[in-house]
Amino acid sequence: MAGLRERKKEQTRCRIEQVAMRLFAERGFDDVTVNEIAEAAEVAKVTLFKYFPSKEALVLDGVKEDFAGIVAARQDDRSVVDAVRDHCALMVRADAPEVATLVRIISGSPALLVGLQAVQAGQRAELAAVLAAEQDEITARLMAAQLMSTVTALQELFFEGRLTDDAVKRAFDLLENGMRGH
Amino acid sequence: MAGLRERKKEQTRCRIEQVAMRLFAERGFDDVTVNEIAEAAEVAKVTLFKYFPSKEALVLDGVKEDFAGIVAARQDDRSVVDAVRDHCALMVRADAPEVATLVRIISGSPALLVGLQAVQAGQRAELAAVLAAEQDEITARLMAAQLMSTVTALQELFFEGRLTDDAVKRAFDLLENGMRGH
DNA sequence: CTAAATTCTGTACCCGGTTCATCTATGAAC
DNA sequence: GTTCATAGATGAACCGGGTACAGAATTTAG
Repeated sequence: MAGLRERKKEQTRCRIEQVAMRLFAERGFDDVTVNEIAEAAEVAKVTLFKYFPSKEALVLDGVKEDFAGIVAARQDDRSVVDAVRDHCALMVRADAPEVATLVRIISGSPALLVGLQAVQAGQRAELAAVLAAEQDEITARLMAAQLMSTVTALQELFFEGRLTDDAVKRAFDLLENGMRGH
Repeated sequence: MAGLRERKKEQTRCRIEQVAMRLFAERGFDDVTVNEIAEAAEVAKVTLFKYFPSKEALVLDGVKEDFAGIVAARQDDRSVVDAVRDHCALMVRADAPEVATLVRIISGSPALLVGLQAVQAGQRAELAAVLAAEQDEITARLMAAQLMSTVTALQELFFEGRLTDDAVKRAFDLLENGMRGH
């Protein structure tokens, strides 16, 4: 297994993605054309779209986080909120330079920010499906919506470089205790 | 005031929108081309795009709801959650046939559903700005995110024809009391 | 009536994305 | 090593949303 064919495919996919990210980092997402990417990666435009369904996917394919899996696989003594909180607490520490580049690229393009919303909508649906095993369906959807919107808000803070432990704490306190006091 | 120029503009804008909605209702959003709309409305394509910034805007311009204004203008004795809840309670009763058509059009087009997310992101930002007058900024953003995600979830139920008084009640109970019990 | 400011129009173009027919390289069988 | 089916790559033509531009038409002001 892992014949020549599949190795080459993986190689091509990787080359396309790397070339694209380099160009995006240099000149911004909106100022790079898919024709340029294809040319620089030495593939035909059609080929590029066989590997990535859209230009946005070149960037966003790598940013999906599997909240549904995280929640489904949590310890017995942890609540749903705990599971998501634990994961977000790790986010605060992420500071690889490569992540910073990614954030810069995404933040600088309205198209990518919209695409990010779409990704998150998918995550929300997955999470709702998992929660539906423990709650009635409507509650599951409402919880998934609130959880993901909190994650998104924290992600935005992260993008602005303002994500702190305290912000995470307050976010999940609000989720757990509600807005009655506010 | 209300010179000929402005009257004609309003007229043209209205004609474009009506023609577009008729075509969308007949054949679906994705199967109607902006060239067709422009032709049917007897304007040039360029003109159409001067009135509406995108094809999606032809449908979505009419669905913005001013939650920020609703919250800002609430009675002194009502909480933020109350204000939004009151507004959503009215939504349950909406059943004009024209609304049903709109829902059918939006639900039938992925592009419009994505566009709707973008509209909601804008509403969230506006709401956060209003809440920032009463809360610290991070809390304001978190609250706005949770409120709007709840509204969106309810809107989805509405789209599916499953929005009930009970669903609204449970949604806002969850918002006010949090997820601790779940 | 004339001149200036606005708006509309057609044309040509760009870019993301798809279709199609064709060609090349791979892997399997002999 | 040759043959052959097939997956995959290719270029070129095309589609639809959206924009740039230059010029024509029309409202408004003087």
